[in-house]
Amino acid sequence: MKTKNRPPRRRVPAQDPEAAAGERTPDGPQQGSGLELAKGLRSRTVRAQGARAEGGRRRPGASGPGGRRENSVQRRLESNERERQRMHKLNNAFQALREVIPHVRADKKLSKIETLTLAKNYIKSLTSTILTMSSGRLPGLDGPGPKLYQHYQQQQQQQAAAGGALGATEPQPEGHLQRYSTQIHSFREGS
DNA sequence: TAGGCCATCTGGTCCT
DNA sequence: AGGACCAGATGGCCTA
Repeated sequence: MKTKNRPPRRRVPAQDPEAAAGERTPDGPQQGSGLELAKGLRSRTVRAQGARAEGGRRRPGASGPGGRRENSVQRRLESNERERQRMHKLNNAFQALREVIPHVRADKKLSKIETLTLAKNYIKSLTSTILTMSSGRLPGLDGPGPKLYQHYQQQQQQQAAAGGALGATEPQPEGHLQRYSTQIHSFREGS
């Protein structure tokens, strides 16, 4: 099953980790993130916390004196906000990567795993193309071609050795373009 | 309805 | 000590 182009979803960060499953508020207009933006809102994730509190982990500061508990709650909120920002940065990086990888279905957003896999094989195909061209133009003479090619071959051998130990199978350099091309088409077909 | 993908929360660990 | 990083858990959204 494939995820088609869907609008980006936004969630409101939880304002109060102590808020359990009791109060439910439908999603309002959601923009950005952060404690200030989340003021007065309850999110789906808060509901998740409530559900989790039943049989999952203990929430921080669930016991103990009030002052320490408030401190703990505040630290948790700040930590959550930092984690959200970190994930947003990561997602921005994924988006930037998507935009530089040529793929057939421009209307379909690549998933994260597709993005990484396609990027890896795209890089490999470009590398082998460059090496092929440079070694062809400089047959055995001085210049970067032969050295580059030797270096690349060494890398391939090392990766094959490491991958062999892990049971992975890496294609030969000349197979990268083929693999990349195949992947593009499989993504296009939505398989 | 099942399965894929995702956002978020959370606690543990590592790093500065 | 505090922040970054990571992985597990959970629930929502979407498509086939």
